[in-house]
Amino acid sequence: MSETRPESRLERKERTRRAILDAALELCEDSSLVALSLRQVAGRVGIVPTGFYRHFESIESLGMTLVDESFASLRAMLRDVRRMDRDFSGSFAVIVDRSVEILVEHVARQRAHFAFIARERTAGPPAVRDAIRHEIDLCERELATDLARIPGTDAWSGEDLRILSNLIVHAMVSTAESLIAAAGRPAMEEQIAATARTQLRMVIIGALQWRSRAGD
Amino acid sequence: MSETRPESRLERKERTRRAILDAALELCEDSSLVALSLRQVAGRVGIVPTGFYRHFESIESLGMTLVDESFASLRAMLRDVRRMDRDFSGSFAVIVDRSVEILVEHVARQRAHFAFIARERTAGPPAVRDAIRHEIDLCERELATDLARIPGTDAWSGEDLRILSNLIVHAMVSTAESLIAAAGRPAMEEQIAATARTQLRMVIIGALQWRSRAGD
DNA sequence: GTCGTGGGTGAACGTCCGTGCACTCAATGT
DNA sequence: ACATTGAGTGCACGGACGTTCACCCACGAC
Repeated sequence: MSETRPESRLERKERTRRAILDAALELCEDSSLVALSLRQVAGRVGIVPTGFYRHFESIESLGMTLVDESFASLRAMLRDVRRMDRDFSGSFAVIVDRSVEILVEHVARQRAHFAFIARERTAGPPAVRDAIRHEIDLCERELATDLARIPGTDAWSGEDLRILSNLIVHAMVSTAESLIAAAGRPAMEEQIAATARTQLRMVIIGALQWRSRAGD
Repeated sequence: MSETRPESRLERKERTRRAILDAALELCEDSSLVALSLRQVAGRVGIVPTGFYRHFESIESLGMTLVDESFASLRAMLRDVRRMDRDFSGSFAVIVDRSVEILVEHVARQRAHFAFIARERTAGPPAVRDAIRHEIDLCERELATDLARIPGTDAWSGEDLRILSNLIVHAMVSTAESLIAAAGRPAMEEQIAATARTQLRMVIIGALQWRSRAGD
């Protein structure tokens, strides 16, 4: 027989809280936070509607928590990319291939979180939208400092770096969206990954040529 | 005094229909179609809720109409770009500058339509999402055939063209989103436009170098 | 001049919504 | 052993929702 530990009060509360967050993430998958009701979430979790208030003061504040959690996933991914970056520090081609591979992996494993970001970025409550926009901004800045560190990029100005990071981040956001839409069909996923690899290479080659021929 | 024409029955109906479409476009601006209620729309227009059904059978079918209208705007823009393209057929730099200028203009003039596409693309009802995705797909294909026509691009394979078009279209979608977020502050708009110009140039330079150094 | 069509009305329905409030009762701190 | 706390309950409310139906009555065809 399974030896069931008594489970403390705090543990119990945390378990319900998690259940609420998971239920919300799942329920708004085919609409949006702004169309999600407290009663739906409570119903899915198996508590009475008013019980919701023991954990969050509104759907919107729940949304803010989901933003935090989703970007925690995303930052974990970026950490992986950066680590690989340091270890291999090989040619651009290798960096690109591994980076895209890591993106595909993480999107597959954290589909719900990435979908949440992609969706609420444009459709969430204003506070949620702003929070996501700000986080993506931070990602761009981090990428810019990473790019500045790799050799052979001395010619880029700070402004060039910002512009390049913006382009790359948005291309990766688009790639993530496509991967989510592909919904696990492996052939389509590989096609999207291949597209992303080529795009990244094109962009990097273009950026490297950029300074040496700024005019036409 | 203003000579008020009697206004025929059909005209009257069309006027109400327009009012409904405009009201819906405006009302869902800070949420999404999926959070828009028939009663809100009717209230804003100044008709009774049931009157809505004389014009649309549901909010979703209204949404499909808005998709059509929004892409009519967008196609008008693409026509402008293409026309300029033929007339000038100058250097890439000129084409890029004019293209971005046209984008900025159209987003400013049709803010609501572009915002609608950007938002409902990821957050709308499934049917609306699919319709938008399909239309953007068509835009990519059109851009690919346009790119194939300009001289100096013979080295690109069909696949390269598809990948490049995808990259450019998504970069322009991101630019449009930023322009919308800038909400009419001219300094910020100019900054975004400058970023978009540089990104387009980088991408094109990269793509032109692409075939001649396919490896690392 | 008569009459049918159809855009718009107004009341009513059942359902879901967020929220307030008084309650229970097991885990906890003393 | 006892008192406290707080996660979860149950009920009730007022309001917004989509949709139904029977009803107007001006326009336009005849």
